Amino acid sequence: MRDQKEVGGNLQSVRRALRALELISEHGELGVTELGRKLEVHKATASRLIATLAERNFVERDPISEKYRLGFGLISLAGAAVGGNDLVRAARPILDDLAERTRETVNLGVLSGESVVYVDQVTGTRSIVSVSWVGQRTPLHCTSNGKVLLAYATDAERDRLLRVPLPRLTPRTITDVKKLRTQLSEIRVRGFSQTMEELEEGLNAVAAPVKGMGGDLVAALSVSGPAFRMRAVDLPRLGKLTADAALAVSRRLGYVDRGARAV
Amino acid sequence: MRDQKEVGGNLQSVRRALRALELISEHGELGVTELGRKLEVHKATASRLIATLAERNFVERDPISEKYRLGFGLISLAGAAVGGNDLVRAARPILDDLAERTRETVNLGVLSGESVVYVDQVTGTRSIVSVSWVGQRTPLHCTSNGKVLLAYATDAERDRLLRVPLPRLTPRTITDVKKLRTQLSEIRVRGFSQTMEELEEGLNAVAAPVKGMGGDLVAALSVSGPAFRMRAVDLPRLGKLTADAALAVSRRLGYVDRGARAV
DNA sequence: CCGACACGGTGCGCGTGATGCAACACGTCT
DNA sequence: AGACGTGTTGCATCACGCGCACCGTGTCGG
Repeated sequence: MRDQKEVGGNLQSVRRALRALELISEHGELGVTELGRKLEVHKATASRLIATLAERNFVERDPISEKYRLGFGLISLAGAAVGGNDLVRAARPILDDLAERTRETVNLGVLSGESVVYVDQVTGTRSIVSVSWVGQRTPLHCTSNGKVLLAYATDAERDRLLRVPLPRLTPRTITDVKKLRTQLSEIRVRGFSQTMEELEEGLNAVAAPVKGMGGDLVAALSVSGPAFRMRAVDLPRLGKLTADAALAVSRRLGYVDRGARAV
Repeated sequence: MRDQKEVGGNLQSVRRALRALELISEHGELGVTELGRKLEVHKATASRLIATLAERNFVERDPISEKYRLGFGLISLAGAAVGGNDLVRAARPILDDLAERTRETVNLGVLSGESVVYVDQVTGTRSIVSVSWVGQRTPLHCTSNGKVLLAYATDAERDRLLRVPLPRLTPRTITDVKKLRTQLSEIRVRGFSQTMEELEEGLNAVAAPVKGMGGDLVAALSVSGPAFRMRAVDLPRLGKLTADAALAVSRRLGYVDRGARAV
């Protein structure tokens, strides 16, 4: 039945539980019946599942809407996930520095499934913004981080990721795979990517790859800001800064830049 | 068999999966065999479980140690959990303000299981500190947040939480339940808690309760800093500020301070 | 006031799917 | 080589999670 090889554990109920968490995450909050429908199981099953999740505080019940949302148990885990993560620890000081220099928002993203997940963020403006992108998912083809992750992925991985259609989010979103592939080659030459109002109108960004010990792609580091502050003429300079910062992070992770590796 | 009533869902495998995530969180990283032992299941079961978790990127394999650690899928969820959380949203501006006034670190913690989990943090010093406490767990009896959570918990809850022995972390940690209970009464009168080098030497803190619509305890808000800056004579002033801030958060959550409720 | 409809939660048999066992493959010491 | 450590995979058994039905609750609208 499974067309995709896609090996892995086969614990149905566990898989369902994880699926449920993701669904709740997507929708903000869900009721038992609604969850049951989305999981394609009987509501009784959904009820018991959610009760189990609630038991460990992975989800909690909103007292007013009576629906379930993600709970603190999850936050506790994720804190450990982020905190115990070499990448975030290594990158933080450099992110701070880059944000300081550019006065724009700096994001660190990794590839997860078929999208970018931001694992850390530092804002350039001193006023701490309430809303963080950390944990957010964005598409690959229209974000600077995503393009970097695509550009430096293995060929097989890139082919897999580009098999799906590229949704249009703004008039300037690149939806043609061929055009995107051309741009990815350019990115590999230049060393950084850029997006200009492809994800969101008025939002530009540049990004560069973070590599691990073996030269493998680990994450992407981006600087993003409003189009009027990050004009086309500014991007090369910002791109250079970002690439330098990304290289600094890579070095911290044990990456050694072997000689002058052209292209 | 279950002595504790302890109702809730009864999906063993799901429960095991959540347990596994918590264990991995606690230990940083775990191998299959080790996890199997801790879960009291056959290592084959643990292997399949972990494979399922890995499939959704809830855990990932550390390429060097070959062990499993928490993955990005979890970060993605937790980001949503924090972001979609009324408490954090409501509290953030007030946390910022409190940090600004006190120039110290402000933490927001909730009760999770038998410990405090920090769900948000704002640092007083403008330089962003690398290490965040968000997601960390600390014991109840030796942290200011923990004492508040204990003090304002229901009697039954408090009794349950104080049944376990109180580990000593510093020479000044309170390990005597009776003494702690006395202090909890004082906290209820005073409106804020304080710890002086009970969790960590050189670290003092004060905390106050955040209440919800029905006057129920929701979280604890704390200010912490080095003992030389937060001396015993400073604590009443800081405690008052913290209590005011906590009340402001409570009001945002719909709490109404019914008249002068002495004690 | 009482039906109708939604929701969430819970006993209960049935059948599937998760479990433990064993065997395997791989790496690392002595 | 051998012994031990790891993680992964077929396989047969049986416990456990599943759907069904039922119940309690809240909220419509007549």
